[in-house]
Amino acid sequence: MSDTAKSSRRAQILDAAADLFARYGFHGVGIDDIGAAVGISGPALYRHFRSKDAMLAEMLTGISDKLLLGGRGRVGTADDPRAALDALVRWHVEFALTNSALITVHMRDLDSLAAADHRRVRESQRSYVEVWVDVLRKVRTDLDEPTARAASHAVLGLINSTPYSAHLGTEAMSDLLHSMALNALGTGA
Amino acid sequence: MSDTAKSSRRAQILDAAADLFARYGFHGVGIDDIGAAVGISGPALYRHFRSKDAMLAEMLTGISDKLLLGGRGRVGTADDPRAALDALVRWHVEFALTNSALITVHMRDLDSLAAADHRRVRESQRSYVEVWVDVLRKVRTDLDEPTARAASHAVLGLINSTPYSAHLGTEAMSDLLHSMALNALGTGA
DNA sequence: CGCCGATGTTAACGACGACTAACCTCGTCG
DNA sequence: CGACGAGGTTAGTCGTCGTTAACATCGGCG
Repeated sequence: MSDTAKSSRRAQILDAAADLFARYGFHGVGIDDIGAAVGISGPALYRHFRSKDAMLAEMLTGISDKLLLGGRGRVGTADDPRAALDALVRWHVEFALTNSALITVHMRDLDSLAAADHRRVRESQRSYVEVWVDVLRKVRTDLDEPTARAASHAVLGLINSTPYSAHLGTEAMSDLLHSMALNALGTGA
Repeated sequence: MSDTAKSSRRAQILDAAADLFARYGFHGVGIDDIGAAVGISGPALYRHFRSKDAMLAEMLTGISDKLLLGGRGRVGTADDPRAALDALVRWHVEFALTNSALITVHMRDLDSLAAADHRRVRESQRSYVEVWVDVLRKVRTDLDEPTARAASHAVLGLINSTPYSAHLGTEAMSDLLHSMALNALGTGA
């Protein structure tokens, strides 16, 4: 809680901003809207962030780093490639269901980032896909690298569709996406 | 060519705008940029469109209507449900590969539309998904409707991932997406 | 030949939105 | 107890951008 106690405001603001960005798009949300969402008004945000772009940058670098880290973690603690792939799918499904707003923002407004941050996020993202490609090719040794990469992208697209479809209940949705993803990858039951 | 001859400018502008919107987002593209992309400059566009929003509206209503129409057509001329689902997948894959810029814009900037157009596009889109749901439930009679809808969204997300992944060559990509989609739906080979 | 409508051009306008300035208010700490 | 810094407030400022105005060009048709 020490972190939360100290920087609760920042986190609270980022959460609210993420929701707004997801709903209306980065450019569709004003600084005043974000302020209003946390009960302060407009320019007060500049006590916490250097700029509106800085909010987006922190939001997206945060999410992509977390995704990469989690993915590597799941793969690292798996016994064999098949289990690793299963864990990876599970991880991403859980992540997408938990952070659908951030997923949306990530897909939609990444290009609004300044060059430097843009590169950082893309790099993180690229590495994450690489994790998928490596694991996938250990399970599906028949796939060449470009095909494995395209297949990985496709499965991530499948799982990331969550925000558009929503509601079956988290449990059912999670199971559905999990099995669809594995079937798509040709490693189903 | 008669259509092209008459309204070539409009079409040309919409094409260029679609590319720009896909790359930088609707709000990230200026009227001057669009003009420059077709060799005229800025306000000349108003000789062809009432407003910038009108371009987006025409672009998105066009694409969603075309998608719905094509989908219904493919389903209508299929012999049995299984063939219909196969045709639907083939249709959407072909469409996504051919119009990746429009797909991107559609997913990203739909919310920038004015209420009326927004509703029109959403309605078209909803009907299209309904086509998928109906066909899918005829093949997979074990699925209830909400599950079939979620599964349809997921597969559309899989196929629409094209713009992010790109290049295997159209042929290979098309085959890959086709088989992944069918496997995800549990109707694979 | 001369008009006119289609299509462009550049210059201005107006709104909106990110950001800054100047000022307030406390809780804390020397 | 007085000062100061963290965090807010409201009132500008300034740039950007969609849109409009006023003016050119020119191909076709009476």
